Order: sequence, then structure tokens, then C-alpha cells
Amino acid sequence: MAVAVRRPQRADARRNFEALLAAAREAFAENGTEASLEDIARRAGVGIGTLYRNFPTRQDLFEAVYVEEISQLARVAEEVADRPPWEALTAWLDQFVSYVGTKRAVIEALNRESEMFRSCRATMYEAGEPLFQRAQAAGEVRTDAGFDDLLRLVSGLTSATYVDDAQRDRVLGIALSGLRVTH
Amino acid sequence: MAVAVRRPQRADARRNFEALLAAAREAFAENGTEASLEDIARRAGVGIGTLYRNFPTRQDLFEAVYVEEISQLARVAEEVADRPPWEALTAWLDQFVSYVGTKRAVIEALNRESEMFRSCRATMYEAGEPLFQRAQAAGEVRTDAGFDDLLRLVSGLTSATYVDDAQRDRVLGIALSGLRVTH
DNA sequence: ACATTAGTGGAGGGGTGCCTCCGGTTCGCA
DNA sequence: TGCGAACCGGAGGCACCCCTCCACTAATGT
Repeated sequence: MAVAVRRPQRADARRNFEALLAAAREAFAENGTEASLEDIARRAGVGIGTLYRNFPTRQDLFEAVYVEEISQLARVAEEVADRPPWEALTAWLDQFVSYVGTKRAVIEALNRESEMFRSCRATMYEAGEPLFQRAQAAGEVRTDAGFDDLLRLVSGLTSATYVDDAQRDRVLGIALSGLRVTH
Repeated sequence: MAVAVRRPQRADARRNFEALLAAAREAFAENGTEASLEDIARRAGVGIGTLYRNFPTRQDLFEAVYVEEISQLARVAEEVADRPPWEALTAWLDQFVSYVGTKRAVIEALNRESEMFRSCRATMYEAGEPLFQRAQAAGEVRTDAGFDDLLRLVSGLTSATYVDDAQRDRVLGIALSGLRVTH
């Protein structure tokens, strides 16, 4: 994994750190970006002071939560690499969808200029872009679209609301068929 | 217009009402749904009491802001009605895009069960669905997609973030080409 | 012109959140 | 076992927000 979060050394401190991270993940998913920091500390069973020592700013907390997800995406990309081009790409996108679904609020709140963000993005590109280019090379995907276009398309559609899962899949299908080259 | 907001009668009161509405639109666009009500009153140059008299709850404010947009959409639908099917549909979607772009936060915060929301949705369908069906009848749009699918597709893509407007248009174009029947 | 009454605005009480600071506790090494 | 350094937690000061209430103001009809 290309990016990581610095953990504290002492055993008790590391326990608190993990508890805070888990609590933050939960709170952000539940209440969005503005979740109360005091509430997060409460969930973690830790004093507010401890939260601030580990994560001086709200951004720090976002980043820590975010980084965890990226390596997961990279792993999936490896797993799918030996399937046929289009299938591999969509399989990876499935993972991407579920990732965007829960982390949307956090992603939007990230400071896009930060070094950490840049390196996460790079990791994600290294994972997904080869799949995309392979599909293009195989003549399955239109060549006037870029990998970044696809990512935004999928993440935009994923964070919309739908009547049910069937509709979400249908809409995603429509959009992806626009990406595909018609033989 | 099928829906409307009840205005106060007295001239000064109506002035305040309009000022509050404008201030709310601004504040919601700027700070999202949680914009401070006191700030909105301040922007409108009005006491907080006046705000509460006109809009007893935050929801009331959302609804009032929302309703304004819908009639605009209905009007545009009429204007484009005499163009060729596909062109008319995309022209209307253009308006829809700019509407979703600024009102997303408000739309998400609306209570979807409310009578007002239902009637707004009906108004919007009456405006846009005929355009959609005409395009389907003309064999321009795939028949396994519904108007609701299209709305969600477009609003999802619109509320995503892009590098620049060109990318947004490109991505929208890709998705819409998936909707279109290939001749 | 003036009475009537709709309309005004902001003080105030109750809440919650942010962040700092520091006396007390616990870990881990020797 | 003992000690220093690392770490803890929450009280407290400040800021902001929500919403109610009511003494005051001014638009309107006659």
C-alpha cells in the first residue's frame, strides 16, 4: 500500500487510536461530515482531549478514514486482472461503487490539494487505469473517454438516490453502455 | 403553475418575505442545508422573529425555495415543445441540469412524503415526460428506460464534481448516448 | 386623521459544539 | 520494582444556534 497512517507507539495509545478511527468511520457514515467530534470521542470511549491529540483537525480524521479504503481498491484490481477486459473493468467498478457509496461525504470534504489526497489518487489510478486501457485496447471502450471520466461518471451515479437497487443498476447500465463501443 | 407559495398580503410584509426567500436561496446554495437561520434573517435585513413567522420550520423554507424552480422547468418545457424530439429533450435537460446544480442540497433535504413535494414532482413529470415519450416514439430513445431513470441519471451526474465544464459535458454526453437508440 | 390590526425585531434562556489546558494516570524499560 | 515519559480525560471559556415571546411600529381602510 502506497499510503498509510502513522499509528502511535504505546499499546494503550494505539488502542485508542483504532477506536477513534472506527468511531469516526461510523459517525461520518451516519451523520455526514459534520458529525460532532465530541460524539466521536464518546463513541470511542475516550476523552475529547485524546481525539484532539491524535487528530488535531477534522481533516486529519477524514484523511485517516479515507486512506483505509484505497488499499482495498488496489487489492481488488489485482484479483480481477486475469478476467476478460470488459468483465474485469466492471468487476472493479463494482467494488468502486460500494466504496463511493459509503464514503461519499468524506471524499467530498477532503482537501484535494493535500499531499495525502494526491498519493491516494495515484494509487487508485495505478489500480484501475490499466483495466480501463486494456478494455480500450480490446476495442470494447470508446477511445474519446478517459479513465477519470469513467470514475466521475460512476461516482456521480452511485451517490444519487434511487427507487430501488434495480433502478440503480439499470441507470448504471445505461450509462456504461454509452461508454462501450457498439460492434 | 400547479404549485405556489402563499405570500403575505401587506406590502412591507411581502417585501420581507421575498427578501427572506432570496437570502435563503443564497445561503442554502452557499452553505448547504444547515445554513444558520439567524444568518438568513441577517442577510435579508430582517429580525429572526420575522423569519419564524413566515417560515415556522426549516422545511417550510426548503419548500418555498424549491417550488420556485419547478415552474421554471415547466415553462421551458413549453418553449422547446416544437423542436425535433431528441433536441427538445436535451434542451429541456439543459435547464434541468442547471436547476439540479444549485438546488441539490435543498432537494435532498425535502421531505419526500409531503403533499407539496408530490405535487411538484407531478408538475415536473407533466412538463418533461411528454418530451421523453415523444423521443421514444420517434425511435430515438431506448424503450427499456423510463423517464424517472433519466432524471436520476442526469441529476446524479450533475451533482458530481468535475475537473472542468468540458468534462462534465463529456461525461453527460457519454451517459446520454447510452440512452439513445443506435441506428 | 385615526383606529385597527398585521407585522416587526431582538433579547433571552437553553442547547450543543469547538478546542485548550493541565493535574492525574499508566506504560514500558531498566 | 521503580521512575520518567507518554498519555489520558474532561472541566471550562467561548462561540454559535435554535426558538419563543411580547412591547412596539406602521400599513390600510374608512
